[in-house]
Amino acid sequence: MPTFRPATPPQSDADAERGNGVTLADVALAAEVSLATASRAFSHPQLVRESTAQRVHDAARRLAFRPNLLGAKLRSQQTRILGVMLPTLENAVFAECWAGIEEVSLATGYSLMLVTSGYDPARERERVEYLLRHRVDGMVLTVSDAAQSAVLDQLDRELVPYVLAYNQAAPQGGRHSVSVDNRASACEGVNALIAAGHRRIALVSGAFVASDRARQRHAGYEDAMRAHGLPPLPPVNLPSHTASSGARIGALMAGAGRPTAFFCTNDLLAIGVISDLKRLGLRVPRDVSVLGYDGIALGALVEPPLATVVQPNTDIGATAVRLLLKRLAAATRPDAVLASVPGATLLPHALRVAGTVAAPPES
Amino acid sequence: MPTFRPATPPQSDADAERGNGVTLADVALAAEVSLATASRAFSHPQLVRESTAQRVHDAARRLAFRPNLLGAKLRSQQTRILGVMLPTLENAVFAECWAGIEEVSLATGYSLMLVTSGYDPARERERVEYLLRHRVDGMVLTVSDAAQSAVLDQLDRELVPYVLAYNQAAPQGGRHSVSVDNRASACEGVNALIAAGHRRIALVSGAFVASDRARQRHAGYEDAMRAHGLPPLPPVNLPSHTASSGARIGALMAGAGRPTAFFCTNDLLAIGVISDLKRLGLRVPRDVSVLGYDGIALGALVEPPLATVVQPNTDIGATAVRLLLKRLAAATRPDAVLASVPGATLLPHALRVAGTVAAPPES
DNA sequence: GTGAAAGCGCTAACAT
DNA sequence: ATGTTAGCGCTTTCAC
Repeated sequence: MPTFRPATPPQSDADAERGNGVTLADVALAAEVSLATASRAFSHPQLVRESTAQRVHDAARRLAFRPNLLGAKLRSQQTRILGVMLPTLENAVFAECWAGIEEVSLATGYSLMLVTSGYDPARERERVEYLLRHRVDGMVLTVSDAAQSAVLDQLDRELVPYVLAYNQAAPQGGRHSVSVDNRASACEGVNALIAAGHRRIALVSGAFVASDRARQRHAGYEDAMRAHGLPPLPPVNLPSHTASSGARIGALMAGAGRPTAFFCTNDLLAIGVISDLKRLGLRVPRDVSVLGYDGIALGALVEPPLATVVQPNTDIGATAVRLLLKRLAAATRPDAVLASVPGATLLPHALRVAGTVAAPPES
Repeated sequence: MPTFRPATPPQSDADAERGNGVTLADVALAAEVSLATASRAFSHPQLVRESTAQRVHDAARRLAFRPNLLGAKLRSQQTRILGVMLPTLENAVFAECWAGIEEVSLATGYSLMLVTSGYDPARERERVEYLLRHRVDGMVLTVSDAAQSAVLDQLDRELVPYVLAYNQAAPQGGRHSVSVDNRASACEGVNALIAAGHRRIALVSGAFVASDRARQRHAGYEDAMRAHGLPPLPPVNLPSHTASSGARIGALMAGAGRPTAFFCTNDLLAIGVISDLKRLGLRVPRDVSVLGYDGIALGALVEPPLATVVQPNTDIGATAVRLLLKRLAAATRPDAVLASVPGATLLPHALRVAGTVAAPPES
């Protein structure tokens, strides 16, 4: 170590070199400038003469200086950390979304803290509190139900900037969100099913209470059915997409007026339903059609490819971060606090109708 | 606000209340104790009289005090943040692993910072540097190639505690890892294929250079083949599991000595290959068998279920964190620095041979 | 353009 | 059991 430092014996061999001990003060000393100038050379280079900045950077490299973000964060009262709360990563939708979030954040110098809520409002509260303690500058999150969410109310109360992903903000709700138009896109999907000749279409979903998106998609399903004078069937709510949907699907298919098509409110569910159908000896799409929702990459990989309503998942994440960053910037500058009008940002969806959707069998 | 504080006008309306401004000093004042006592009431309750602690906690609740972790971290020189670097979350293997990591970490009061490397060594270095700047106490990570990894060398040099997940540490390498026995488990899987009657078994993998696990599994494949006097076929290395594996598989299946079974070094690949085969008009497992590797949840969902070598993904993550925490604790206490012997922790794998694996067709 | 000095919120010796 | 006092590493007025 180049400079004298008071004896602070490492607690053990194992962290003798942790963080290599070089502070900005050491760099300043080596570059023969003040601590302030050294700091500026990094944070505000335009305030420092070119040659001075160079000296500082050289010294930093020589000493293998690694800035301690903690000090910076504490002092500047902004962490440049964004909190992210997603229901789970085990559904590829959210994993794809994370990719977009990570890319934009790191590219703009923001750090991330990720937590998952497991679709559980109690856990949502706990995880958000956790993020708040880390003093994240803002959050990107997906909640169970944006319309009545303790977590969102709290965030509003504390004036924490956040942007919802997947949850669709109410038109006049004053909240920011990035999603597709859940209801309209679901309606379009079901329209495609109807256009293919289906009349008995069943909706399969997870628990409605766990997902406002599922309810909105259900509404879209009803829109489409009603618009064509078809009776909506009672929704099939599965506890989870893990198992035992077989019995429910089997019972449904045993009846006389059995559906000729299923609209599943997410792709994982759709894949499960297709398997159930196969186990019942039914062929997809020849005997029964299945339409999913999400557009996860895996859907295009399977054979036949999964017909689905495609969301731009990565883009949803990326856009949510960009929007959040814009809000953060607006909050800092005195002008234009309302630069970004609150509201739902709707990204375009697409229909992939092929593979698992075909005309109903002659009956 | 209960106490006087110098005028620090909020930068804008938008963050007037951020962090609600209450500090531990405010709490101490309200509870009529010193700052130190207030701190102890939270961090070391056993050093404080019961009733005093109660007063502090009451005051904290009354003021809606939220500890600022930044201050604590900066001062105590340990962040209680763990860095996590995984190749991608879009492969469910790692998403499942994350679930285990998150659960154990948050339960033990540790925070997480996640980055993905995309199997790219250059990006690995950049992301690790990023984690280091955040002064993470330790890391759980999966690298492309543990045997020659710039990132791991750096971590070793800087004495940063870390535990590998999925990468299997060399027996005498001095590194810590949590994984299954890649080679032995792959060998077992291929043995099962051979036991089912297959003799021409092809291995399908991503780029070997991007994954030491893939190479180890390939070695296991060769072990099994050789042990039965069968000639290993040249490996089919696919650039990615996204697309166009169809041509390669098609060419392979066109030849006379075409394989009757495929061993894919991961489940996603296996699902892709099954689709390719179906598109060629072949039935799985009747015409061709396919064995995967990973045991992602989705594999059990599809029909027929994916035969595969099952890794305990969530447990790999959970165990890696526990091991890391143990090392961290050992480093703090003067005694027993070598409490945890470095080495590869091998978790049990399982074989799920059904569904997509059957006897080869009579030919 | 650069320097001196005052903290950000918290913890940890060291006293008592 | 509790209080006093230094900082952790950095940014940021405020002078010059």
